[in-house]
Amino acid sequence: MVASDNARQPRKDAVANRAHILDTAARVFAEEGVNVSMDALAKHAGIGSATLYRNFPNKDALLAALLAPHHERLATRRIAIERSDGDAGQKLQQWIDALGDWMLAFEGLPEPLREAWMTDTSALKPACDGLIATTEKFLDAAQRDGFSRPCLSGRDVFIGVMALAWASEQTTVGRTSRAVLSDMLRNGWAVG
Amino acid sequence: MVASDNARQPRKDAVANRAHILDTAARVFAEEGVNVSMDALAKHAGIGSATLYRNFPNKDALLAALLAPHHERLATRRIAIERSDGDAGQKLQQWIDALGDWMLAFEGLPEPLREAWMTDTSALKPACDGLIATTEKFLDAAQRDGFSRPCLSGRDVFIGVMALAWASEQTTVGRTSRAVLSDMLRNGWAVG
Amino acid sequence: MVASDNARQPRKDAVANRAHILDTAARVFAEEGVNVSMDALAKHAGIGSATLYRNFPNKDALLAALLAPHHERLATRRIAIERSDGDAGQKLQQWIDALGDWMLAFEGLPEPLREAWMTDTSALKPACDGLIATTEKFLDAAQRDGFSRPCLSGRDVFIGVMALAWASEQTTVGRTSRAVLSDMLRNGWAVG
Amino acid sequence: MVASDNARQPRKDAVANRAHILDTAARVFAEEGVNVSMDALAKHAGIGSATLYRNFPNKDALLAALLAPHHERLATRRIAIERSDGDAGQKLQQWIDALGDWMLAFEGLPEPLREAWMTDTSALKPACDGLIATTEKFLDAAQRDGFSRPCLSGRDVFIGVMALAWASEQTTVGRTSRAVLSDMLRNGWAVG
DNA sequence: CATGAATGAGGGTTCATTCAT
DNA sequence: GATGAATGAACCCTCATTCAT
Repeated sequence: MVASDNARQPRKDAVANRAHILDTAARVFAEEGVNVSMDALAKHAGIGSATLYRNFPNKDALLAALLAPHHERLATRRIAIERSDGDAGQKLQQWIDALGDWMLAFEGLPEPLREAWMTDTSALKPACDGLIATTEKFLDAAQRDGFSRPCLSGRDVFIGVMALAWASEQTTVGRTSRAVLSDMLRNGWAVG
Repeated sequence: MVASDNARQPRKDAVANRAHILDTAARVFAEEGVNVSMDALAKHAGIGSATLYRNFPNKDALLAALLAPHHERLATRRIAIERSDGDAGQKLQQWIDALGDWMLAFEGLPEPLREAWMTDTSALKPACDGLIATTEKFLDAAQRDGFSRPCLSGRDVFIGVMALAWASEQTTVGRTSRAVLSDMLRNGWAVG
Repeated sequence: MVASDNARQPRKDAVANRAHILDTAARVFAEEGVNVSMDALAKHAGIGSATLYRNFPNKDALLAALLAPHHERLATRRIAIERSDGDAGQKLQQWIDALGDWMLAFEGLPEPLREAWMTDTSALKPACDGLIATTEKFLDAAQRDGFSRPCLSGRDVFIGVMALAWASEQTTVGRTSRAVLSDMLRNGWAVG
Repeated sequence: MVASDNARQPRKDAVANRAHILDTAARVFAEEGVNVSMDALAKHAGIGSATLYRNFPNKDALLAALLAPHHERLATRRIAIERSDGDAGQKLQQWIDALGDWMLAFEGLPEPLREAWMTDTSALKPACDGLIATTEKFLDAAQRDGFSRPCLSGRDVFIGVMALAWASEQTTVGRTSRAVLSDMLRNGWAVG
């Protein structure tokens, strides 16, 4: 069942199997959103549920592992942003866009993120904390240079991005695109 | 079991029964949030679950009916806002606050609202549409008078308020309060 | 599947179904002991697990219901003992025997009884408490008349009977019969 | 991972590994009782579960091995008792106390002991048999000297001690202490 | 000889919904 | 119209044991 390279069932290598789980989860999550049961996921992967739980003790841990490559991409973007020519305000905006992309990696991701951010014990917490810290950095610079309002914290902005991501999910039907929401997050609805 | 207004058991009075269900649901939702099973709700109301389903084919329908009184209150506030002395910008802000209060009537309400707004078949849809229309009205006025940015639609603002409500749920732990988020929605993170 | 009198599946009557569950459980417990899963029990009864849980929220509740008829028998024996001619010591002994029979109604019963007696929230607790009280009554009389050592409480004796029942389970192989253990509980191993 | 006596990792030394397993199991069982999964145990010991199974085909075998040092202590106590000045009745009582201590070495031990004593194939059986034999010896002497009732066998007393140990587990809540139960085992509930 | 990944059935429990009465 | 019992799949998670490496 395990779709390793050699098309055999034996474990071949734990690494391969773990990769197989991650591949499957990435695909299923991408197709159906993160609201898939661990059991269903195991079935999709052709493995027993216990095997899934051995590799990832709960769904947050699985999500955290799944987000790792996205994290790397995010880190890359962060460096690119830092090295870019724009001012601190533009950089913050770019970072916010990158953050939003990360949060929309899978449908339904904002919800567990919100829970993780409150729960303190979730496997997603470290990722959130790190991203909040980075947001804080960009925000500080923007505030220092007068591009951002000083009353906000990185945490506030992070939450704002999360809410935006939550709202812009499955907006295929609607005319309200993510870009509009992003603009509203940046400039508000009020004039000047 | 059924406790009508007269504190008796007027079975066979469908109207009273419906009202009783609404009373109960309002209380239970207020106490425990909207994530209560229909069975539990029926038990709370002292009726059979099928009776509940007869009156309200699903939870969205129940929620929609439940929100009716809140709608009335909202209508009252709307009139008060319209009659108040403030400019169109202040009025829009007040309406947004009122809208946010409405969405936070029950814990967990933003989620079904979002789904309803996307599904097109939900019983909550009409309510949302009406509120979006009202928001549009306030927004139009504000835009006409130069208090609001012209690129936004009432729908965008509605979604923004919804996202804000979602994010400010259960934020007892965090320092990011609803006020901060509301301010961010109004003014954005960027400096004018 | 529901083996009601009319051999039809519909619920016929909840009472009948409940009785069917109790019948099945009594049979299965008698055959395999109380260490049967609720799921297995439901399967044996030909019903969904949720139906089982609707009738009995947990295994202790089911056990408590199953023990009800045994309780009645026990009550009958108690009255018979009270009306009998023997002295208070003989009566206590007879009560202890009756108690032991009750505890051996199903294999594995002593274990949940012990847990219930400690847990305070089990559905079996009331039964235990009642029986302890009765034991206390018999014991008091026996102590008053000099047939029982005054340092013991009804609770102590109850626990002794429970331990005895636990030990005498499945003693088909061994030569140590319940009678010997009962004798040891009564007279101890030491001489006078 | 494997910490031998020399605090190194002498893999390939099966003897050391076995000792390490026993050390770990003794500690874990003492802390959490015998109801710990073999997997958890292997993890605690820093070894693979299969290694654990290789050394001890099942938990009873592990328990049997674990009880060996306790056996030695018990043997020491036995000799001390035999050499002491008391009469045969006092000696039997002391032996019973020692036996009870042994059975309470780990929380939850009485249960597997009972099963072992019935199963005939358990790894714990030999230990039980040996202890029964010793009990028989003490009992014989006590019976010869008129300190113990002649109708009992060593096996009966052993079972009584086991039942007592089972009942006195987790009796932190209750007022019925092990001492009371021990007294009841010795003297019964009836007056001489 | 040691490994630890894989198993897959089983644990208790909940839920939205339907159906016979 | 009202009932509430029945459903059965779904949820997350654990365990003793085996097997390929």
